[in-house]
Amino acid sequence: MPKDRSEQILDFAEREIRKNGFDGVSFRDIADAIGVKSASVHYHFPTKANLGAEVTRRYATRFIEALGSASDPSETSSDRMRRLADGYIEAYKEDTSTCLCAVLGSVVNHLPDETSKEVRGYYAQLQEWVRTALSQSDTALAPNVVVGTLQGAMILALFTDDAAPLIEAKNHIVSLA
Amino acid sequence: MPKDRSEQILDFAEREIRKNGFDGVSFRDIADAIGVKSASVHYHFPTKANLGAEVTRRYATRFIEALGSASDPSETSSDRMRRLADGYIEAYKEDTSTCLCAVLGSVVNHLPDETSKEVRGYYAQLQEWVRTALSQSDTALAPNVVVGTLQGAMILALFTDDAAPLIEAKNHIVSLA
DNA sequence: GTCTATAATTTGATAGAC
DNA sequence: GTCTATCAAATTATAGAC
Repeated sequence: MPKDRSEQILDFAEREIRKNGFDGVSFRDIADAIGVKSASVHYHFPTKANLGAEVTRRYATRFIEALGSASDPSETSSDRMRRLADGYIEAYKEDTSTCLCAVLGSVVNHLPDETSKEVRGYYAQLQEWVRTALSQSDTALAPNVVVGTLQGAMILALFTDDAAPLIEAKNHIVSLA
Repeated sequence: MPKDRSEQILDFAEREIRKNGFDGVSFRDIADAIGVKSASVHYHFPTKANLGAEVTRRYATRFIEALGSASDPSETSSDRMRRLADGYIEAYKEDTSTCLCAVLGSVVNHLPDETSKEVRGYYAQLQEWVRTALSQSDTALAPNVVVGTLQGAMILALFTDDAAPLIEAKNHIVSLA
Protein backbone atom coordinates (compact mmCIF):
# COMPACT_ATOMS: atom_id res chain seq x y z
CA MET A 1 0.00 0.00 0.00
CA PRO A 2 1.21 3.47 -0.87
CA LYS A 3 2.36 5.94 1.73
CA ASP A 4 -0.31 8.38 2.62
CA ARG A 5 0.28 12.04 2.00
CA SER A 6 0.68 13.07 5.62
CA GLU A 7 3.44 10.55 6.01
CA GLN A 8 5.17 11.76 2.86
CA ILE A 9 5.05 15.29 4.19
CA LEU A 10 6.41 14.28 7.58
CA ASP A 11 9.19 12.29 5.93
CA PHE A 12 10.43 15.19 3.88
CA ALA A 13 9.89 17.80 6.58
CA GLU A 14 11.84 15.74 9.09
CA ARG A 15 14.74 15.29 6.72
CA GLU A 16 14.92 18.98 5.92
CA ILE A 17 14.55 20.14 9.50
CA ARG A 18 17.32 17.80 10.56
CA LYS A 19 19.58 19.18 7.86
CA ASN A 20 18.62 22.85 7.80
CA GLY A 21 16.81 23.63 11.01
CA PHE A 22 13.21 24.61 11.63
CA ASP A 23 13.51 27.87 9.70
CA GLY A 24 15.35 26.05 6.95
CA VAL A 25 12.33 24.38 5.41
CA SER A 26 9.19 25.99 3.97
CA PHE A 27 5.75 24.79 2.97
CA ARG A 28 6.71 25.35 -0.63
CA ASP A 29 9.87 23.30 -0.33
CA ILE A 30 7.80 20.45 0.98
CA ALA A 31 5.06 20.86 -1.60
CA ASP A 32 7.53 20.93 -4.50
CA ALA A 33 9.36 17.88 -3.22
CA ILE A 34 6.27 15.69 -3.11
CA GLY A 35 4.58 17.19 -6.14
CA VAL A 36 1.66 19.15 -4.73
CA LYS A 37 0.88 22.78 -3.95
CA SER A 38 1.62 24.43 -0.65
CA ALA A 39 -2.07 24.83 0.11
CA SER A 40 -2.34 21.05 0.16
CA VAL A 41 0.38 20.82 2.75
CA HIS A 42 -1.56 23.28 4.88
CA TYR A 43 -4.59 21.03 4.55
CA HIS A 44 -2.70 18.24 6.33
CA PHE A 45 -0.81 20.44 8.78
CA PRO A 46 -2.57 23.76 9.28
CA THR A 47 0.37 25.67 10.73
CA LYS A 48 4.10 25.31 10.80
CA ALA A 49 4.00 25.05 14.58
CA ASN A 50 1.73 22.04 14.16
CA LEU A 51 3.94 20.49 11.50
CA GLY A 52 6.98 20.90 13.72
CA ALA A 53 5.14 19.32 16.61
CA GLU A 54 4.02 16.33 14.54
CA VAL A 55 7.48 15.79 13.10
CA THR A 56 8.94 15.86 16.58
CA ARG A 57 6.29 13.61 18.08
CA ARG A 58 6.79 10.98 15.39
CA TYR A 59 10.58 11.18 15.68
CA ALA A 60 10.42 10.84 19.46
CA THR A 61 8.09 7.86 19.36
CA ARG A 62 10.21 6.07 16.81
CA PHE A 63 13.45 6.75 18.67
CA ILE A 64 12.21 5.81 22.13
CA GLU A 65 10.47 2.67 20.90
CA ALA A 66 13.61 1.55 19.09
CA LEU A 67 15.50 1.81 22.37
CA GLY A 68 13.40 -0.96 23.87
CA SER A 69 13.38 -1.81 27.53
CA ALA A 70 15.52 0.14 29.98
CA SER A 71 15.05 -2.43 32.73
CA ASP A 72 15.40 -5.89 31.20
CA PRO A 73 17.13 -7.76 34.05
CA SER A 74 19.07 -9.96 31.62
CA GLU A 75 20.97 -6.92 30.36
CA THR A 76 23.79 -4.86 31.84
CA SER A 77 23.89 -1.06 31.86
CA SER A 78 26.59 -1.25 29.24
CA ASP A 79 24.32 -3.25 26.97
CA ARG A 80 21.72 -0.54 27.24
CA MET A 81 24.19 2.27 26.62
CA ARG A 82 25.40 0.41 23.57
CA ARG A 83 21.85 0.28 22.23
CA LEU A 84 21.34 3.96 22.97
CA ALA A 85 24.54 4.95 21.20
CA ASP A 86 23.63 2.76 18.24
CA GLY A 87 20.33 4.62 18.04
CA TYR A 88 22.25 7.86 17.57
CA ILE A 89 24.61 6.29 15.09
CA GLU A 90 21.73 4.99 13.01
CA ALA A 91 20.01 8.36 13.17
CA TYR A 92 23.20 9.92 11.86
CA LYS A 93 23.59 7.40 9.07
CA GLU A 94 19.97 7.69 7.97
CA ASP A 95 20.79 10.79 6.00
CA THR A 96 24.12 12.01 7.37
CA SER A 97 22.02 14.41 9.36
CA THR A 98 21.78 15.28 13.01
CA CYS A 99 19.25 14.00 15.43
CA LEU A 100 16.23 16.26 15.55
CA CYS A 101 17.05 17.13 19.14
CA ALA A 102 20.40 18.74 18.44
CA VAL A 103 18.92 20.95 15.74
CA LEU A 104 15.74 21.95 17.53
CA GLY A 105 17.21 21.80 21.01
CA SER A 106 19.74 24.53 20.43
CA VAL A 107 17.00 27.01 19.49
CA VAL A 108 14.21 25.61 21.65
CA ASN A 109 13.23 29.01 23.02
CA HIS A 110 12.81 30.36 19.51
CA LEU A 111 10.39 27.64 18.36
CA PRO A 112 6.62 28.11 18.38
CA ASP A 113 5.16 26.87 21.66
CA GLU A 114 3.33 23.95 20.09
CA THR A 115 6.60 22.66 18.65
CA SER A 116 8.89 23.35 21.59
CA LYS A 117 6.49 21.54 23.89
CA GLU A 118 7.07 18.34 21.93
CA VAL A 119 10.83 18.85 21.88
CA ARG A 120 10.86 19.18 25.64
CA GLY A 121 8.69 16.12 25.98
CA TYR A 122 11.09 14.11 23.90
CA TYR A 123 14.03 15.12 26.07
CA ALA A 124 12.13 14.20 29.21
CA GLN A 125 11.43 10.72 27.82
CA LEU A 126 15.03 10.22 26.78
CA GLN A 127 16.35 11.39 30.13
CA GLU A 128 13.98 9.06 31.94
CA TRP A 129 15.02 6.10 29.80
CA VAL A 130 18.69 6.70 30.57
CA ARG A 131 18.03 7.23 34.26
CA THR A 132 16.22 3.88 34.44
CA ALA A 133 18.83 2.17 32.28
CA LEU A 134 21.59 3.18 34.70
CA SER A 135 19.64 2.83 37.93
CA GLN A 136 21.03 -0.58 38.90
CA SER A 137 24.61 0.35 38.13
CA ASP A 138 26.90 2.21 40.47
CA THR A 139 28.40 4.15 37.58
CA ALA A 140 29.45 7.75 38.05
CA LEU A 141 27.80 8.56 34.72
CA ALA A 142 24.98 11.07 35.11
CA PRO A 143 22.07 10.75 32.64
CA ASN A 144 22.73 14.33 31.57
CA VAL A 145 26.29 13.47 30.71
CA VAL A 146 25.26 10.46 28.66
CA VAL A 147 22.72 12.34 26.59
CA GLY A 148 24.91 15.40 26.26
CA THR A 149 27.90 13.40 25.12
CA LEU A 150 25.98 11.68 22.35
CA GLN A 151 24.23 14.86 21.34
CA GLY A 152 27.47 16.76 21.11
CA ALA A 153 29.15 13.96 19.21
CA MET A 154 26.36 14.16 16.63
CA ILE A 155 27.29 17.74 15.85
CA LEU A 156 30.96 16.89 15.58
CA ALA A 157 30.12 14.04 13.22
CA LEU A 158 28.49 16.56 10.90
CA PHE A 159 31.70 18.55 10.65
CA THR A 160 34.03 15.73 9.80
CA ASP A 161 31.29 14.12 7.71
CA ASP A 162 32.27 10.96 9.54
CA ALA A 163 30.69 8.89 12.31
CA ALA A 164 34.02 8.65 14.18
CA PRO A 165 33.11 11.11 16.97
CA LEU A 166 29.96 9.10 17.61
CA ILE A 167 31.91 5.86 17.82
CA GLU A 168 34.29 7.46 20.31
CA ALA A 169 31.38 8.72 22.38
CA LYS A 170 29.83 5.27 22.30
CA ASN A 171 32.99 3.57 23.51
CA HIS A 172 33.39 6.18 26.21
CA ILE A 173 29.90 5.71 27.58
CA VAL A 174 29.74 1.95 27.25
CA SER A 175 33.02 1.53 29.07
CA LEU A 176 31.89 3.73 31.96
CA ALA A 177 28.34 2.41 32.34
CA MET B 1 34.99 56.01 24.33
CA PRO B 2 31.74 54.87 22.79
CA LYS B 3 31.39 51.55 21.09
CA ASP B 4 31.62 51.83 17.38
CA ARG B 5 28.71 50.83 15.24
CA SER B 6 30.22 47.65 13.84
CA GLU B 7 30.78 46.40 17.35
CA GLN B 8 27.23 47.25 18.37
CA ILE B 9 25.94 45.31 15.38
CA LEU B 10 28.13 42.32 16.14
CA ASP B 11 27.04 42.37 19.78
CA PHE B 12 23.38 42.22 18.98
CA ALA B 13 23.74 39.83 16.06
CA GLU B 14 25.74 37.41 18.17
CA ARG B 15 23.20 37.46 20.95
CA GLU B 16 20.32 36.83 18.59
CA ILE B 17 22.07 34.12 16.61
CA ARG B 18 22.94 32.31 19.80
CA LYS B 19 19.33 32.46 20.93
CA ASN B 20 17.46 32.01 17.68
CA GLY B 21 19.84 30.59 15.15
CA PHE B 22 21.27 32.08 11.98
CA ASP B 23 17.88 32.32 10.29
CA GLY B 24 16.39 33.72 13.47
CA VAL B 25 17.80 37.20 13.12
CA SER B 26 17.33 39.70 10.30
CA PHE B 27 18.99 42.92 9.23
CA ARG B 28 15.86 44.77 10.31
CA ASP B 29 15.89 43.19 13.76
CA ILE B 30 19.43 44.39 14.20
CA ALA B 31 18.76 47.84 12.80
CA ASP B 32 15.74 48.38 15.04
CA ALA B 33 17.62 47.22 18.11
CA ILE B 34 20.43 49.70 17.70
CA GLY B 35 18.31 52.52 16.28
CA VAL B 36 19.39 52.74 12.65
CA LYS B 37 17.97 51.58 9.32
CA SER B 38 18.73 48.24 7.74
CA ALA B 39 20.64 49.89 4.90
CA SER B 40 23.14 51.11 7.48
CA VAL B 41 23.69 47.60 8.73
CA HIS B 42 24.40 46.55 5.16
CA TYR B 43 26.95 49.34 4.95
CA HIS B 44 28.99 47.70 7.73
CA PHE B 45 28.34 44.09 6.73
CA PRO B 46 27.40 43.85 3.07
CA THR B 47 25.84 40.41 3.20
CA LYS B 48 24.40 38.14 5.84
CA ALA B 49 27.04 35.54 5.02
CA ASN B 50 29.65 38.14 5.85
CA LEU B 51 27.91 39.17 9.06
CA GLY B 52 27.70 35.53 10.16
CA ALA B 53 31.37 35.06 9.39
CA GLU B 54 32.41 38.15 11.36
CA VAL B 55 30.26 37.20 14.34
CA THR B 56 31.80 33.75 14.35
CA ARG B 57 35.34 34.97 13.92
CA ARG B 58 35.01 37.39 16.81
CA TYR B 59 33.38 34.77 19.01
CA ALA B 60 36.08 32.22 18.21
CA THR B 61 38.92 34.64 18.89
CA ARG B 62 37.44 35.69 22.21
CA PHE B 63 36.75 32.13 23.31
CA ILE B 64 40.11 30.67 22.34
CA GLU B 65 42.05 33.57 23.81
CA ALA B 66 40.18 33.26 27.08
CA LEU B 67 41.28 29.63 27.27
CA GLY B 68 44.89 30.67 27.53
CA SER B 69 47.78 28.28 27.24
CA ALA B 70 47.18 24.60 26.56
CA SER B 71 50.73 23.66 27.43
CA ASP B 72 51.76 25.56 30.56
CA PRO B 73 53.95 22.96 32.30
CA SER B 74 52.90 24.16 35.76
CA GLU B 75 49.34 23.01 35.09
CA THR B 76 47.74 19.58 35.02
CA SER B 77 45.36 18.37 32.33
CA SER B 78 42.56 18.64 34.86
CA ASP B 79 43.38 22.30 35.43
CA ARG B 80 43.05 22.92 31.73
CA MET B 81 39.80 21.01 31.44
CA ARG B 82 38.45 23.03 34.32
CA ARG B 83 39.26 26.23 32.48
CA LEU B 84 37.70 24.93 29.30
CA ALA B 85 34.50 23.93 31.08
CA ASP B 86 34.36 27.29 32.82
CA GLY B 87 34.57 28.94 29.43
CA TYR B 88 31.40 27.12 28.41
CA ILE B 89 29.70 27.91 31.69
CA GLU B 90 30.49 31.60 31.32
CA ALA B 91 29.27 31.55 27.73
CA TYR B 92 26.03 30.05 28.96
CA LYS B 93 25.62 32.57 31.74
CA GLU B 94 26.38 35.54 29.49
CA ASP B 95 22.82 35.55 28.27
CA THR B 96 21.45 32.11 29.17
CA SER B 97 22.16 31.27 25.58
CA THR B 98 24.07 28.52 23.88
CA CYS B 99 27.57 28.71 22.58
CA LEU B 100 27.61 29.83 18.99
CA CYS B 101 29.00 26.47 17.97
CA ALA B 102 26.04 24.41 19.12
CA VAL B 103 23.60 26.64 17.26
CA LEU B 104 25.56 27.01 14.04
CA GLY B 105 27.21 23.62 14.23
CA SER B 106 24.00 21.66 14.00
CA VAL B 107 23.11 23.30 10.68
CA VAL B 108 26.61 23.87 9.38
CA ASN B 109 25.83 22.48 5.94
CA HIS B 110 22.94 24.90 5.57
CA LEU B 111 24.97 28.03 6.28
CA PRO B 112 26.41 30.23 3.52
CA ASP B 113 29.94 29.14 2.67
CA GLU B 114 31.55 32.28 3.99
CA THR B 115 29.96 31.67 7.39
CA SER B 116 30.39 27.91 7.62
CA LYS B 117 34.06 28.27 6.82
CA GLU B 118 34.53 30.30 10.01
CA VAL B 119 32.49 27.84 12.06
CA ARG B 120 34.67 24.98 10.88
CA GLY B 121 37.78 26.99 11.62
CA TYR B 122 36.60 27.61 15.14
CA TYR B 123 36.04 23.92 15.74
CA ALA B 124 39.46 23.09 14.42
CA GLN B 125 41.08 25.56 16.84
CA LEU B 126 39.09 24.22 19.76
CA GLN B 127 39.91 20.64 18.91
CA GLU B 128 43.57 21.49 18.63
CA TRP B 129 43.59 23.27 21.99
CA VAL B 130 42.04 20.24 23.69
CA ARG B 131 44.39 17.83 21.96
CA THR B 132 47.39 19.81 23.18
CA ALA B 133 45.91 20.25 26.64
CA LEU B 134 45.57 16.49 27.07
CA SER B 135 48.73 15.47 25.27
CA GLN B 136 50.84 14.89 28.36
CA SER B 137 48.17 12.96 30.18
CA ASP B 138 47.48 9.27 29.71
CA THR B 139 43.75 9.87 29.99
CA ALA B 140 41.34 7.82 27.94
CA LEU B 141 39.45 11.02 27.12
CA ALA B 142 39.41 11.76 23.41
CA PRO B 143 39.33 15.44 22.40
CA ASN B 144 36.13 14.75 20.49
CA VAL B 145 34.50 13.42 23.61
CA VAL B 146 35.53 16.44 25.66
CA VAL B 147 34.18 18.96 23.18
CA GLY B 148 31.08 16.93 22.46
CA THR B 149 30.24 16.49 26.10
CA LEU B 150 30.41 20.21 26.83
CA GLN B 151 28.57 21.08 23.66
CA GLY B 152 25.78 18.66 24.40
CA ALA B 153 25.55 19.83 28.01
CA MET B 154 25.03 23.37 26.72
CA ILE B 155 21.88 22.32 24.91
CA LEU B 156 20.58 20.46 27.94
CA ALA B 157 21.22 23.55 30.07
CA LEU B 158 18.91 25.50 27.77
CA PHE B 159 16.05 23.10 28.45
CA THR B 160 16.23 23.08 32.19
CA ASP B 161 17.13 26.78 32.14
CA ASP B 162 19.80 25.78 34.60
CA ALA B 163 23.57 25.37 34.39
CA ALA B 164 23.42 22.03 36.22
CA PRO B 165 24.10 19.83 33.16
CA LEU B 166 27.19 21.93 32.44
CA ILE B 167 28.43 21.52 35.99
CA GLU B 168 27.97 17.77 35.72
CA ALA B 169 29.82 17.71 32.42
CA LYS B 170 32.62 19.76 33.94
CA ASN B 171 33.01 17.40 36.91
CA HIS B 172 32.96 14.43 34.59
CA ILE B 173 35.68 15.74 32.33
CA VAL B 174 37.88 17.20 35.04
CA SER B 175 37.83 13.96 36.99
CA LEU B 176 38.83 11.92 33.95
CA ALA B 177 41.49 14.23 32.52
C1' DG C 1 -7.83 16.40 -1.07
C1' DT C 2 -6.08 19.36 -4.24
C1' DC C 3 -6.22 23.33 -6.81
C1' DT C 4 -5.91 28.69 -8.11
C1' DA C 5 -5.44 32.94 -6.41
C1' DT C 6 -4.15 36.02 -3.26
C1' DA C 7 -3.31 38.48 1.03
C1' DA C 8 -0.08 40.28 4.37
C1' DT C 9 4.39 40.24 5.97
C1' DT C 10 9.25 39.62 5.99
C1' DT C 11 13.48 38.88 3.92
C1' DG C 12 18.25 40.19 1.91
C1' DA C 13 19.89 43.57 -0.84
C1' DT C 14 20.73 48.00 -3.81
C1' DA C 15 20.59 52.96 -5.77
C1' DG C 16 21.21 57.39 -4.84
C1' DA C 17 20.49 61.67 -1.94
C1' DC C 18 22.40 63.99 2.08
C1' DG D 1 27.73 56.77 7.63
C1' DT D 2 23.09 57.13 7.48
C1' DC D 3 19.04 57.99 5.23
C1' DT D 4 14.69 57.24 1.92
C1' DA D 5 12.88 54.52 -1.27
C1' DT D 6 12.43 50.53 -3.39
C1' DC D 7 12.96 45.85 -5.33
C1' DA D 8 12.39 40.98 -6.10
C1' DA D 9 11.73 37.06 -3.82
C1' DA D 10 10.09 34.19 -0.21
C1' DT D 11 7.26 33.34 3.77
C1' DT D 12 2.94 31.59 6.40
C1' DA D 13 -1.61 31.38 5.76
C1' DT D 14 -6.57 31.64 3.93
C1' DA D 15 -10.85 31.71 0.75
C1' DG D 16 -13.25 29.38 -2.38
C1' DA D 17 -13.71 26.52 -6.74
C1' DC D 18 -13.35 21.77 -8.35
